[in-house]
Amino acid sequence: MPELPEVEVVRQSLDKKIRRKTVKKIIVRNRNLRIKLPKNFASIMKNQKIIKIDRFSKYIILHLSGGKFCLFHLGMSGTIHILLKKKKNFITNSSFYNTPILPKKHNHIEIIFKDIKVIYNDPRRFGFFQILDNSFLLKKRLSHFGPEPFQSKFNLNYISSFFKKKQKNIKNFLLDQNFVSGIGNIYASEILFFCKINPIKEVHLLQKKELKKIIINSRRVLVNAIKKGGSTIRDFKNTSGKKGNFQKDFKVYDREGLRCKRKSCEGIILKKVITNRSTFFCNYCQKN
DNA sequence: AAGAGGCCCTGATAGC
DNA sequence: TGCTATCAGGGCCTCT
Repeated sequence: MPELPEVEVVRQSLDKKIRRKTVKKIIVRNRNLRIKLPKNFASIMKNQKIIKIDRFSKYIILHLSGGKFCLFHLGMSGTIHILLKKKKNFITNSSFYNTPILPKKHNHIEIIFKDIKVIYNDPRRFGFFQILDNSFLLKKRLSHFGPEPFQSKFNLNYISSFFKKKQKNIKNFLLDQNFVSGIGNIYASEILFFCKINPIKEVHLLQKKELKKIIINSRRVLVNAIKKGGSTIRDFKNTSGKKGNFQKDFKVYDREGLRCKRKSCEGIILKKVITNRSTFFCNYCQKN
């Protein structure tokens, strides 16, 4: 599920529901996540007030009242479910992104507040939760990441100097979090469609004009996706509730063999595997 | 140093 | 129906 827009939508939901609330209890069912959950995770979190909920790239950061930070990532298959307490029971709050019916399996962590529960579900366990003891360590943890597309640091100078002496194709770079943070496999294809750039084009061949397009369209695609509530694909079976809507706007992703959506374009969407990730593009308007 | 490839893990789906 | 193979929204590590 989660690229930057989906994570941002989760952040917004959490911000509405748990900011200024105090953790009453933590339930840990499985510590074997991508990074092993520290043994003292529950004791650190307990009685902490959530001061602020930030996001950087695909990471969410909970600012805790004691000065520590809880950073988490949803990996490929992680979802956050928000349950509200009604009388004695917690029930699903379907008005928030990705909180339809709670799956029965893989609910690894529960963060319980007085009247609300936040549940982290993740079948593949590529996600993780970490505690950072202070802002210095938090900063250090995120220091190797490139800027988000929205940041002014993501500009023409930055991109062209980054691309010097580089051999890889542009699709690979959009996925490279050291270059730019937050773009994943879906939005990389979508962004290149708007730029009319072939995903296998080597970055040293890109013209100034094209680099500008990459900046503009990275921002445009992500902003749009956030507005639409993110994308929901391959949703859990037998669930209902609020999903993202951006998947309806996909121009190329998962559209192999279909007609290009660009007006008066005769092209067909092709799928090509680039370093093990499916990549979609129009054979006509993204020829070069 | 940059780039390719493997690996972590479960579940859905396609093909036989 | 039931097997096996393939693929999936990410990112880290190792090897060359």
